[in-house]
Amino acid sequence: MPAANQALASLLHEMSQMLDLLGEDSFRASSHARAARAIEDLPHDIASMDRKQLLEVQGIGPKMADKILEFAATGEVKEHKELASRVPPGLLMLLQIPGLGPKIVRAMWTQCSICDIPSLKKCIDDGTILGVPRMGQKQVNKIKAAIALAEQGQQRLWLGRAYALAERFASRLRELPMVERVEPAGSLRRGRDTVGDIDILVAIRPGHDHEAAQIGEAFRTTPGVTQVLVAGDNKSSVRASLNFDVGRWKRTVDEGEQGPTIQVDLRVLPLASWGAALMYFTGSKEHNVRLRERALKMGMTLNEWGLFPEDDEKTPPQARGVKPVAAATEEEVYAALKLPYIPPECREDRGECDCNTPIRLVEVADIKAELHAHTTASDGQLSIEELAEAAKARGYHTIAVTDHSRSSAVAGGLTVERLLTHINAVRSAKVKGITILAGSEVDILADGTLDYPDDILKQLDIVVASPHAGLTQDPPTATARMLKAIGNPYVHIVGHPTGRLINRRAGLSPDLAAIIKAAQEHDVALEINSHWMRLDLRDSHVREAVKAGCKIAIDCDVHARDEFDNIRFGVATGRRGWLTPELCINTWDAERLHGWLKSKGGR
DNA sequence: ATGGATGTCCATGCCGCCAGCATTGGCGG
Repeated sequence: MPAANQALASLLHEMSQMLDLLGEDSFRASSHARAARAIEDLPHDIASMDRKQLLEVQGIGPKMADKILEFAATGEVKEHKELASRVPPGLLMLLQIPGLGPKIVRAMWTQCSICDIPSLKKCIDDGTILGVPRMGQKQVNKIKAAIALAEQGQQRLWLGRAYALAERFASRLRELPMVERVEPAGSLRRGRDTVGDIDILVAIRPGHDHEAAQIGEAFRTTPGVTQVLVAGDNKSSVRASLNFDVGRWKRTVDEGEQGPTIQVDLRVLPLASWGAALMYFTGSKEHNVRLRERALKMGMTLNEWGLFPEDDEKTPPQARGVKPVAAATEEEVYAALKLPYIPPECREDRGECDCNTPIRLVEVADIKAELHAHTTASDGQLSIEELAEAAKARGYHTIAVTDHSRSSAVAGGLTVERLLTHINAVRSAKVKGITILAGSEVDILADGTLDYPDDILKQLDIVVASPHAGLTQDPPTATARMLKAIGNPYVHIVGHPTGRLINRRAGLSPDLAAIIKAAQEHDVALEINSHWMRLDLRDSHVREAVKAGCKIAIDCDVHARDEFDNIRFGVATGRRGWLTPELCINTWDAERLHGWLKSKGGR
């Protein structure tokens, strides 16, 4: 996303929150939030759009268009400043605390003069906070715990870390005899690049309802649990340590230090409502609302217990023994709503409910080639043969050896002489049943030129061009840099196009629409780097690229044997962008893939 | 503030759960 879009989106988001806090028209507030989301999804730099183009975007009307134009011209929005002068800045922080919404924060502000976390703590300590309506001791206890967490600097957890943690709980639960099904839900199941907490759903085997307590017990005693928050029969919540057994990313922790934790929730359900519950807990919220709205229009009502006929009674249908129209599987609930099955990765209310035909998305099993991998020649851990054997063991027909180029000195980048030697070594390496390609991951230098001259590049079977340094460039410079690289006739794939590291650095913010258009025109594939710290391209970029018909490569950027497993995260990101096998070059058969590679640069 | 149906007004995503000070408002999915 262009940097200006991100900045404007957060500014509009703040405006929305400030309008809520001031108690102004709530529809004005949600309009700002909607516009912020629309701008986050835009592939174009808002600075390059005129009023007419802006008005075509759903959720942007005349007033919002003026604000966007003002921001593009001056870098600020007057109305935002006016609102900010009326709302203490600390109040926005308070909204981050789970359980505190705009109404309660507003009440705390107007009645107790609470304007930030310190003054909130003071009012908790002296008890004056209990004077706020709907604020009792239980609420206060929750808020206290939430503040403690907020002060630890909680951030959303990387998908790869969350997956490993969820699997640790899930595999323990799957072993229990009274357990029928286990499935992590929430944003983890939707494959978002980061997750806020982990929800695990368990269906109890019919006739074993009385054994539910044992499931909760097993869950709460899973190694790595540091604290039990809720211990009911059908619902448990714990905090689990991230430092415990997370493979090679394990950090050293001082004795006694707890380190970062994440909340993990368990819900135990009857098998009969499994589908409806799985849908509810998978979300997204926006997708759920869309489905429930649709159910209403069809004379039904949808909740986490099932899809029921609407009967205008006040009490929930499941409490009255009403038989659901559908509930046991997600497939039957979607079918009853006259929708094709919607894959979890697409459940974001981004048009998936308007699509009448099932979308055949790329799957892990479709992937037949890894086109970005490193060996001991640069910073990888495997030899050429070991790498090829590992790829073959996964059923791949092709592995590309793409070690770093000379400018990536810290990563052991190859000089031209070493590269030529390496090409020979790759070409003489033979592993039966798999094609080993001689390639390079060539640095895209800050000015957009590549790290090897063209006469070297054309000797390679495959060229992955990636940005590694100069990742703080301004957007126009970054755009020009990437466009220049894409224009090089020897480039096949642009590797991790923005260079972001999730939770670490933002990376480049080029005009993605321009990059995608150029890639499509020059027949260059854009990479989804599957490492969970990168996931770059990100989901929204993939969606735009797919719309434009741009080719996509999903690669693991393999440095070690177990990194092939990261493919699931890259594929999930692709699926979030509605990527089909056809546009994903890693799914092509050997003949088609090799033919395409050879068609470039007059090879 | 937006967008849809009109020709300027009108509605604005659903549903369950929880705490509370009690029959509802706020929150979260």
